[in-house]
Amino acid sequence: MKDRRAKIANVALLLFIERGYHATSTRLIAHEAGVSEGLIFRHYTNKEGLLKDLLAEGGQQMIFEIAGFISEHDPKVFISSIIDFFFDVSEELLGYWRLKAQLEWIKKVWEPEEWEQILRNAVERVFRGMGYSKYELEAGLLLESLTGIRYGILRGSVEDVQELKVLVKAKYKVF
Amino acid sequence: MKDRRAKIANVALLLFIERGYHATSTRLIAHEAGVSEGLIFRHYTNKEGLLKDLLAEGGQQMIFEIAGFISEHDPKVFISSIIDFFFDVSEELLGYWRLKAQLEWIKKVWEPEEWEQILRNAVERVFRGMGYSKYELEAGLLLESLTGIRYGILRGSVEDVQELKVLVKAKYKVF
DNA sequence: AGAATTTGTAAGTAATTACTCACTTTTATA
DNA sequence: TATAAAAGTGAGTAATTACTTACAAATTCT
Repeated sequence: MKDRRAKIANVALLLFIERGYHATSTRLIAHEAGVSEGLIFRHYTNKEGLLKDLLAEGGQQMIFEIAGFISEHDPKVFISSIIDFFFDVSEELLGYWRLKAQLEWIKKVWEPEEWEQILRNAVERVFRGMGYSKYELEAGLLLESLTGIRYGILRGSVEDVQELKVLVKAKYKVF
Repeated sequence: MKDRRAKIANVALLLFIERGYHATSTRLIAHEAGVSEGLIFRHYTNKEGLLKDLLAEGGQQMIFEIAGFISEHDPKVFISSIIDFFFDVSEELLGYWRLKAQLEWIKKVWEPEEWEQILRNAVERVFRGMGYSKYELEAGLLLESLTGIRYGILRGSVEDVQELKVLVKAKYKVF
């Protein structure tokens, strides 16, 4: 591999997921990436900087994916899209989701991402537009449920992902 | 406090949640608990033993709570109970849930708990009894959704927990 | 009360940690 | 091609890590 910086990032992501961020030493990352430990600190200010970089990259990709349907005005299309968004976790974002899931629960490390609030606002807007009196509640239910399902997919506890997606879409009468 | 072992366990749980298991040193635990570091290793074989003990204690409590409705034969009562189980997170189990949520994503540390499989089997049985053709899928949907909602509650992103519970029960036509 | 066991401590230890620095090699630029 | 900048290295370092051990105090048992 030519781009050692990218190599470091890829390896670090895999190791963070497998062993946990704090349990992964820069020494191990360097060894697994086949570079010297010092090189990590050439490219990133420190270990936390490397972590933040990984999260930021995933977050950017996230915003890009959300942008594709956030302005959708047809409620049925919007809801169908957001269900797709949670179910069809792209291969390259799997790592990001797993890392995020792991860090979300450590208060000292995690700060909520902005795209999550953007998403929530959009869902509330759509449900309100559909005439739901308790649109905030309905939005919350959809988002927390979909989050749970995505966790299940990442964890491997959902056997047939596509079949479950069809079921969820049917419940919301969208396709 | 008299019981120093319990004091160590309580403090360790809080610190693991706040800072993450690997980022919490035994030195800090001892300091915060007001005991010597050596005492931790009198009561627990090692740091991992302390962690396992915390998880085991929570797991036992879990099984106890589940036992209260697992044999319920009335589907409506069963579903209502399991919804309560996920929504009404008891104060003393909050820590366990948060610790579990954090560790679940680190492959090297976590091994699935048996009570989760027991719960899944029970839900599938009930849905089958209700005549659902795709009872596995329905069971999966309910469990992943409820898990997501419980995560939301722990994370503080569910504003009105009781109101949401009412909504979910209404969707399943149970009360 | 006296012996035995448990509970507790303080001062270690070897290993590992994130990170630095003086230096060499590669790449880009003029 | 000569020069500057960037990429890469390897041997450090001080601090922190989980854990041990020799010993003292408290508790339980007979």
